[in-house]
Amino acid sequence: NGKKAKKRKQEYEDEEEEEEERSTDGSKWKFLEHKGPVLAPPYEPLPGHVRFFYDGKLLRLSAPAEEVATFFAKMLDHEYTTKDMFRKNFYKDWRKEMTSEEKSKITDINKCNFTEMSEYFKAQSEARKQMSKDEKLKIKEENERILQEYGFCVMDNHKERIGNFRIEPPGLFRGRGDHPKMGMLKRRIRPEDIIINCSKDSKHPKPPQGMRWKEVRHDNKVTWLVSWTENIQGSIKYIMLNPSSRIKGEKDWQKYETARRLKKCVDRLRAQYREDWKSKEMRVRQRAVALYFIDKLALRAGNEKEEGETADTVGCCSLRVEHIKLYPKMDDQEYVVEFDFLGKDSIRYYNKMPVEKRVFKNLQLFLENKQPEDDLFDRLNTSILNKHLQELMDGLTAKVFRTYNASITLQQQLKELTSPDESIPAKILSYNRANRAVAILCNHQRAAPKTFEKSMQNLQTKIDEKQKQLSATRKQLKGAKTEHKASHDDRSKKMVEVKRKAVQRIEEQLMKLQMQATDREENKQIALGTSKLNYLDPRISVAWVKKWDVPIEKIYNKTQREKFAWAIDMAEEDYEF
DNA sequence: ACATCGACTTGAACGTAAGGGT
DNA sequence: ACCCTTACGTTCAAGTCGATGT
Repeated sequence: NGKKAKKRKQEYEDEEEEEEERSTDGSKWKFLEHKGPVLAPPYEPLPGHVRFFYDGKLLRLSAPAEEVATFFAKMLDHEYTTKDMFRKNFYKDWRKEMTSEEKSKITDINKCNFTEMSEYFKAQSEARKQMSKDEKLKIKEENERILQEYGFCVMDNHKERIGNFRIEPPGLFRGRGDHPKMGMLKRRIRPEDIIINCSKDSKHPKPPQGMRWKEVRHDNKVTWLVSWTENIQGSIKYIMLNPSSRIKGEKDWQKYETARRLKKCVDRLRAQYREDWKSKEMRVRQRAVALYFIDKLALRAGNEKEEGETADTVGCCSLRVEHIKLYPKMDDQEYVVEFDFLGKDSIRYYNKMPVEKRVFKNLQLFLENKQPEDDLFDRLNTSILNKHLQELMDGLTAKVFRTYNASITLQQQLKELTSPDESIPAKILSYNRANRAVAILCNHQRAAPKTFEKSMQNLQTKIDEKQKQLSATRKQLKGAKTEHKASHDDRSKKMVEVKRKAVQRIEEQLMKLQMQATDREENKQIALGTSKLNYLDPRISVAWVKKWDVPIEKIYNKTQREKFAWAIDMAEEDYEF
């Protein structure tokens, strides 16, 4: 098995060398053929019995105004629709779709009654749930057909799965956090908005009857198949390949190789930034303190953002004075920095960390004569930082530290937490705990599931029942033993064996349940998925699984195994990140 | 130098199919 | 067989970072 793995690894590397050879000019492929995107289904006007009321009076809306109204109606149960900003933005964009008559009649969103629409959509989704097996199967088959037709492309010599082959349907923009554009209308994308990318010598995707694409181009320096410009931020959206594809897999592998190169020189870099804390240049000190945060706390780089265009969130370089507090003494610790800010997706980052005296003194210096809304690192931005990092190591950027620290933490934690003779469920708990340490480091949070308390209770009930069952079975075992002592016959001996086995089985089941409960409780507000998918070198997990004979399915589901096929192929049990 | 753009990765939330328990 | 979770796949927003333009 080891030999086979070695051979596969060799083959993989050989293949990679070929790839390297033919991609020195920056081209990503030679041949690309696909069927184009699946467009959003056209709007279907509401049936006549579904009414809209304005100020208590029935009002028939034109199709365009009705369509936008349905977007709002569909979200009526969501907290979004109660927010002023959301309502204001929606109303403004909705008016643009109204006829002049509608515009003059509808002057106050608070007088709009969308409830019949909302009820109608609820009934629709209820009806969908109540469909017969046959009908459901039909839909499933239709989806499968679309997947087969549009879900794959040919890139060079491989048939590859496409990640997102559907154009995003129109609707109301839902920003995260306190987004100034929430509620705005995301307009419908038409073929004439869409750019197709494929190779010249491929069969080009056809636009729908009588329509044209915006452009068909043949750019093999990029990996996307389809693109369009979205109207909220004016940014470009893409259709790209699935993570299981060669092109994504290789990029992923490269990412971890860069992080491993950082491992080799991280001691040097750390010594360097510690030295820079003493620099006489303010910009160097700021750079060095920021880098320390990025390394130690796994903060994101923190690009600046256009004010008023997005929610107010920050990363390391964009931290403001108001986001940190300094405590010369806190409880029994000295030089404590308290972080409290909204990061990516408006997820709160809150942490108290004791830092070295020199860092603390520097922070005090950076804060001097500043207002709360001023930048903490006023002489630094991500561009400056990354240029510096590039000089320290080829390919080094701020985000590599996150990858490196995440992966090295997993490896260390696995080493520390796995006990050789624990059961498979216990090993899986250990794995999840190692994964959890990383998720905590990277601040990957989730809203506690709505049904968390109940599901916890359910599990506890099961445990209690199992416990009862166990003591009952133990009693039976005892009884069987006494009986066997008395009678000494084969039948009673068999009975003892049966009961012994039963006790053992129940003990295992109980332990498994307890592991599950612990795991779930500890995971209440932690999301493991993001780190598993984006930060942890999969070869570490593959090696661990091989070392301890844990079935890989316990760690990676089907999709994840497809994404990490390269690692499953390559890594042996002695792999070191 | 600085702003903007383009391509790509990362991220939480959502909807639903699947799978376990009764 | 049915119901009820829950895990999974999907969605699309929000980051990072290099390139390009001014």
